[in-house]
Amino acid sequence: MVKNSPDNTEKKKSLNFIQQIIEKDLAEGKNEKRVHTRFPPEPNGYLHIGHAKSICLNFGLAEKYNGLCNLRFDDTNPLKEDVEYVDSIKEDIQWLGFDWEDREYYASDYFQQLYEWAIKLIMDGKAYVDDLDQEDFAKNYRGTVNTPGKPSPYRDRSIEENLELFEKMKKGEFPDGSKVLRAKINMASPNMLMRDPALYRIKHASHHRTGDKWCIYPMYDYAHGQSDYIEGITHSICTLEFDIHRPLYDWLLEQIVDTKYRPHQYEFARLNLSYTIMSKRKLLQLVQEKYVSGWDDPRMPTISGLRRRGYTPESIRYFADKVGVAKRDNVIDVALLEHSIREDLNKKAQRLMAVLDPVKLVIDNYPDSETEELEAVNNPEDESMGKRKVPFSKELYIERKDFMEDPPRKFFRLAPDREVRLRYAYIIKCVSVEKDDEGNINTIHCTYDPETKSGTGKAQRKVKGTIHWVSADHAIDAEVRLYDRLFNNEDPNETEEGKDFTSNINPDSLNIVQGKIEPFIKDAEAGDKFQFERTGYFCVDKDSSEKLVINRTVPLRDSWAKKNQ
RNA sequence: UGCCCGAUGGUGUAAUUGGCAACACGUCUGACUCUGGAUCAGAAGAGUCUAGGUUCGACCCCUAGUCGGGCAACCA
Repeated sequence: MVKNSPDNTEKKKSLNFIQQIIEKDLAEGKNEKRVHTRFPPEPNGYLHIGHAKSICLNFGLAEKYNGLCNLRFDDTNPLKEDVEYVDSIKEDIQWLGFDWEDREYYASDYFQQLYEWAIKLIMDGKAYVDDLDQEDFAKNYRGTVNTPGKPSPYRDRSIEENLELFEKMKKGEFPDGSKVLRAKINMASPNMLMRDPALYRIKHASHHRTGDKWCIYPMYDYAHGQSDYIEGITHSICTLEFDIHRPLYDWLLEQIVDTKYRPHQYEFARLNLSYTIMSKRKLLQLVQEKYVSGWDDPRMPTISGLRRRGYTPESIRYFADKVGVAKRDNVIDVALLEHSIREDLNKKAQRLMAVLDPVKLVIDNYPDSETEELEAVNNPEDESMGKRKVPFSKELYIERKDFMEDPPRKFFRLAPDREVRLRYAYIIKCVSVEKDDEGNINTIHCTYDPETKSGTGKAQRKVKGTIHWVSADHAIDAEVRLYDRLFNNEDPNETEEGKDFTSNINPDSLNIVQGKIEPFIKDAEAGDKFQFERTGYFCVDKDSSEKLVINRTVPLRDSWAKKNQ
């Protein structure tokens, strides 16, 4: 029962590389020994399981080291961002179980400060207004990864002129794209990002928070580190593709920091999941082109999709923990995600019997009008969940797959002349089958042995198999949505020539069946989770109305099915 | 061809910082079971990208290479 052996209890978990850095910083007394992280989503899409990893990392670190973690919306591009996304992001983080308390920040809150610092940069001769348009600059000045760039003809404008032009940019006197404010760094740097990166661009667009107050907007690089500094962030954690930005992050900070405190950026490898797409852009495409029903389609790797699918916050946090944090590219097996939810739900989920592919079974020697209330265990893993009554009668439904006319050797279920136990009920024996004109089985006839009722201990014999069932007259009908992976290819981006990832979509990712469920389910509400015995974990979908709609979260492990595949 | 990052069983992550590789998932056995679930017991599977070097000793340090990823948005 107890997992930790006595000599094992002391075993401390090894630290990931970020924790090692933090512990070193703490030991050296850096930043007044504070740990302050932030989760900085751009509100331009829904959060997905990859963000969950980052959320768990950032909030988890703060928790572990008695620090704080801010929520900061990186909303510097009004064209792509929207309040719809702000709201969904907040909901998802809260649902995951993390609390930013009163520290809900927006990069847009800092626009004024950022603007003032930009003026300081100009006055220090570290920034200039460039009239080159995007195309011209890219083609004739930036250079390439192999060749150095060269200075813009506007690079050496006087401070006064720069100040004046920047002021006019702010006042809206120039059209979009006609001018940018650039940092004056090094056009020959081997790091392209250091070749006089744009700090501000003109966008006459209304922002979801600042409205029309601004028509110049800071770029990510300029906003991010300075925002970290404003908020007192100590460890600014982002994904690997930003490592090349770090010199710029540091350079920009150096221009304004006059304290001993200074934030530092660290990069870790983003999460990749097999059979899953993680790009926000592609997820948006799936939504827009109606490959899925929305951002919260249960097949989506979004947090809202996983939630609707029946995943619990605990299971996702467990998953994030198991996945680890490192710097090398990785592809996590979806099986680990599935393991995470099974692990959690096995301990928590109410058990029920439900038949998803019903075939009628009649117990010939059972009294016509009788109904028994049989006792069933709600969760064998948790006695405190108690027991319930399940109605039993002459006519039942069982799973089509649980009967075979001509069974193979190791088939333990029902077959002509064979015995099987009906879970929580009796041992029955198949005596005959009825078929329709096409030869499909209509009805299975059995006899039962009244001496073998569950719990009486009177059964004189053991049977190999136990199957689930539902009483025909008492069953509740439900639409059951059986979900499978959205993509057929382990790497959905690996496609044939000329095709895109949508060509890898699994046409059978959703299979809808009409199931029969024991009456217990009748009062269930959206989000309620169950284990249908021998079948899988399920939850009630929000689409339920008079008729229940049930989502399959994940099937149970099935060694019989595996053996036969 | 430039710069940056990385490389440990099938997949991830470790190895308390130089003392002959551990944990998890997955896979396979077996036991148990009124869920072919769960649980329990066990097994297979890497000699740490390659080649040199330092060292009594290298996954760890050095050198050179190989492979993989990233970088040339007025995106983040």
